[in-house]
Amino acid sequence: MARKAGSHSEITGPKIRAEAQRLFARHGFAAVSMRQIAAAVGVQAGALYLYTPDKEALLVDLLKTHMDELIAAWRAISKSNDPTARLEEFVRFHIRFNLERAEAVFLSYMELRNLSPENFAVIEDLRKTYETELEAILKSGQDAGVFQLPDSKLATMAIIAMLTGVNTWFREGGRLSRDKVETIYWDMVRKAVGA
Amino acid sequence: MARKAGSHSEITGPKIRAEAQRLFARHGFAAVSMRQIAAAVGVQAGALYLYTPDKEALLVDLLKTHMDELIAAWRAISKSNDPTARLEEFVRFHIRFNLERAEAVFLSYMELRNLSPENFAVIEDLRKTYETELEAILKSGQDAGVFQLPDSKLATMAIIAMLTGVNTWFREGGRLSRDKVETIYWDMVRKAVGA
DNA sequence: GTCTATATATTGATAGAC
DNA sequence: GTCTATCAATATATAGAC
Repeated sequence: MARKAGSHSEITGPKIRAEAQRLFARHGFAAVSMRQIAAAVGVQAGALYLYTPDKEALLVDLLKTHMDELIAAWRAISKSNDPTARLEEFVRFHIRFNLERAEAVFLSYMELRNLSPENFAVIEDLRKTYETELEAILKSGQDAGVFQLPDSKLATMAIIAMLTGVNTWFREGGRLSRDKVETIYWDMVRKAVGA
Repeated sequence: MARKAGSHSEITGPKIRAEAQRLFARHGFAAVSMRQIAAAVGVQAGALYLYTPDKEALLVDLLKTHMDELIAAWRAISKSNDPTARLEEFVRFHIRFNLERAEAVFLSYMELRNLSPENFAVIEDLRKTYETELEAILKSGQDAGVFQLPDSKLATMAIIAMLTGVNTWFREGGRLSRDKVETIYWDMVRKAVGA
């Protein structure tokens, strides 16, 4: 028999974040009610407030966790010293990681508007940190003379936008495997930076 | 003296669309109330329903108008027969047009979730039509042997994502003029497609 | 830790006066 | 064509029982 009450803090907390992320990504932060999240989790709305002070804090937690994990995962993977090899690592990493966390990526790009200025600044700072990782690769390649690109800042923005765009159309089981997509995008990026 | 009532259908209609677009882009469709739109226009909420059957129809009207104008503007500008010249036209057009209509572009990418399936299909179809214009350029360049690219479909998505990304960071009066940005992006696109 | 019940506010949309 | 007034639904968040 399912019990209607009890202690499940170790289960309910993560479940709330997972369901909130799913619903926010699907319908938008403002369009999702705390009751909807609670229903998806299997608790009553009031119970959510044991885990988050309010709705925005729930969103901030999701965005910050995602950005922290993105940066940590990249730094754990980045190994090569050669600029071209590092750039290929970045391209493949970004596509793969973002496809694995499509909902969180979507939120990170779409729901910044719903943050207070303080929270917005925190997330923006993390985003900038990640971008700087790519820019450093491009600059090192420029300095080494192995990349020919007109502007490392614009190339950074162009490459990240291009790679993140994969999330808008890629479907598992489609015409191309994820690995093949990575290879094709790497080909375009490599040419674009003149490597 | 400002009058409180009267007939202004020719002014109020466009004003409603303009303010709705501004507010939807800034706060998100679901986060904006009909009362907020009415207040921005300078009428009462009830008056809005003389111009739109409901809130979603207001959004659809904005999205459809934007996509129609985007496609029409491109077709009016596209002149060259040479694939490379046409691709440069596309790159410059896309950046310029999207920067001029940043709010509408933002809505077109962010608020599709809030549409009914029927309305979603209409907008998606227009988006696909626009993408096909670029893909046709890339294919003609492939066929003519002047572009070297591994996959015209992926290149289409990559280029559009890259170009649209300019909207997320470009600020008038910043380090680079819009024209300079166009030139730098064209350089990267040209290289990426192997032209 | 979760429930039920509720306070307080706000929403989209409509009716009828002017 | 716009206003005021209002309905019915829904929102976030809290209080207190268990």
